[in-house]
Amino acid sequence: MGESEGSEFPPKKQQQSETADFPAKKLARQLDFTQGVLPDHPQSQPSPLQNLPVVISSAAAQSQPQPHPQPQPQPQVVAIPVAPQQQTQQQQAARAVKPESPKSRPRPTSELKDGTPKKQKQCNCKHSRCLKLYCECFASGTYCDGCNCVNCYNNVENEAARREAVEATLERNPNAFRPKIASSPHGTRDSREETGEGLVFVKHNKGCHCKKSGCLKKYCECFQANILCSENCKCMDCKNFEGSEERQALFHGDHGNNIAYIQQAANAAITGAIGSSGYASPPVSKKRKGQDLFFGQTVKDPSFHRLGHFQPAGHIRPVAASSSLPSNPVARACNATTLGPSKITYRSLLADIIQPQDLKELCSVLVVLSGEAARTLSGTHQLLIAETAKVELADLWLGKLSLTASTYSSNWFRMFKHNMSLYASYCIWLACDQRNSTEMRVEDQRETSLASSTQERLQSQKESDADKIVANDCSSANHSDKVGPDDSSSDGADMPKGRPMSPGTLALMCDEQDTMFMAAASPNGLMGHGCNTSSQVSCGQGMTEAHAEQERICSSLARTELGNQNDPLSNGIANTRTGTGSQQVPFSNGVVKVVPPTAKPPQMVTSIVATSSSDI
DNA sequence: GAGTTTGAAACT
DNA sequence: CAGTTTCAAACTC
Repeated sequence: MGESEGSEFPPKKQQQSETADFPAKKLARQLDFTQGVLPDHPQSQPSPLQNLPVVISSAAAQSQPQPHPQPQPQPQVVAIPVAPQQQTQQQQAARAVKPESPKSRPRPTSELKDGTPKKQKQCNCKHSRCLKLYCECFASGTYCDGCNCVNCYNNVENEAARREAVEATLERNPNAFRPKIASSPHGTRDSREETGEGLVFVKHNKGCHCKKSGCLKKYCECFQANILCSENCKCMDCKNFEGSEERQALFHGDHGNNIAYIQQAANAAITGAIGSSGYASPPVSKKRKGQDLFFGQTVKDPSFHRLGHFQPAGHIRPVAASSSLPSNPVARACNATTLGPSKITYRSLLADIIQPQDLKELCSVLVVLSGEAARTLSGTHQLLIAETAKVELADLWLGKLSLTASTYSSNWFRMFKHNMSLYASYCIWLACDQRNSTEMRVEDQRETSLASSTQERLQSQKESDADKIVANDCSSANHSDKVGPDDSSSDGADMPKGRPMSPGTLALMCDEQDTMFMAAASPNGLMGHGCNTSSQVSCGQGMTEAHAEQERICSSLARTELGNQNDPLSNGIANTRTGTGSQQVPFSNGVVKVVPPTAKPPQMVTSIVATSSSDI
């Protein structure tokens, strides 16, 4: 490696100056280059250099104590390989015996035919002295070894220069030496059920910016890393997404043993499902796998591929879409969240995530809730149960999916709850419709009786007329509760008394109440709404035992919420559930997850149509 | 192997 | 932050 041994260090170009005036102070806390070793073992993080493999000279290794001494087969060199392509012992040995002329041996193949990394790449740098990230060796944190580079300074002999270069690089980008491919936030999810493999979901941290390669060539860092493009990418005409025909063609359809492919597929399924807004064209096929979906639109749709040019079919392209938006599918999905809705239909992103066993669980919840509703005596109660169901089901699924409401756009979460309410409404309607009307009347009478006794109790307590008390309490509750006046009309006044409403009616009511619901949900799904509803019932149907309880809750709620009147959100789920501004979402496994309060959702977009029950 | 294309990195 | 330049890998012939 004659040129690298440095007789002449052509101070050409800017490299000299850029490292010379570098203020190294900032990095001093990140790494002690004066020690010649990394400050910590690669497994202990969190220095930006934690992933920077550093090979130190034997002198440095011997003269400096190592915080984590390790048995080294080659005492001359201490290598801390952390690069994704772990160095083999042979490579380390080869490095140890360095400095060997890179041209003295054939350049090894860097990859196998299938793209699997085989050996450390060997650069061919000519102008960067291998001290820039252009150099793959340098970027991977390793010394050049057997490379074909010219004027290489990425070696032991030029450690000082290399060190400066590292510092300069870190100054520009503290994460420069960290792996570009990292586990996604969803990587903790157990995907075995989805793919049959224990998988890790990975994506490119920065994302690619490909314009011409379609992200299907190794120019693309995502493709090169054998991962799908993600929402981090700003690529154009991306074809590196799950379901891409072009991409699948590269795999020739045989993915039986291709774990990477499965990982990509799973990654896409999760990323696409969770990262997208859910606004999409009508579902084309019910029996598609999740991997075949991108925002509800089948990737078989030729127009979808042409979305790379961001000219989707009119029915899917949001009207506010900007040509400056990234055109990769995932990024589009994320952007769709912020785009104004148009004449589009909604297809739940959970449609392909929720599994049959999940549906069973969902149904069991609905059975319980509908049974509860059927036992109640008034349509108002059924509405309350519907609201309960909305809360419980939404929480159930959010918890089940390890998601939080804040994960989504408010529209997404809104639609999610909307669909939950549709399910609940339908179940309740079914359950209640089976009730014998006579039975209902009998129970109504009993309930009236109970209400009377409650009234008497209240009367004795307050020494006042029961009706007045109820009216006053509920009136004050209504005022203290931030529920709007429209609630009263939607909650009970328009409702046929003693007769359950149809799913459609309930659905409409759920729509109308959605905003209110978000702002005034109850700890158990009843309270917030119950307060308001109580007034309706008490005025129109007389008090019931439940109403009395609701009234009690109402009063306390009114008191507690007086201090929160300026914050509608704190009147909502979060506040009423925990009183701390967070929402405790019970997981199906019993774990309670604290969820930050959600932003108040915008008004429901009526043009968004909740699809059939199969979409949940 | 030379030339071209491509996109990340570096620079302005 | 956007546009431009530099650079080296990937690709084509």
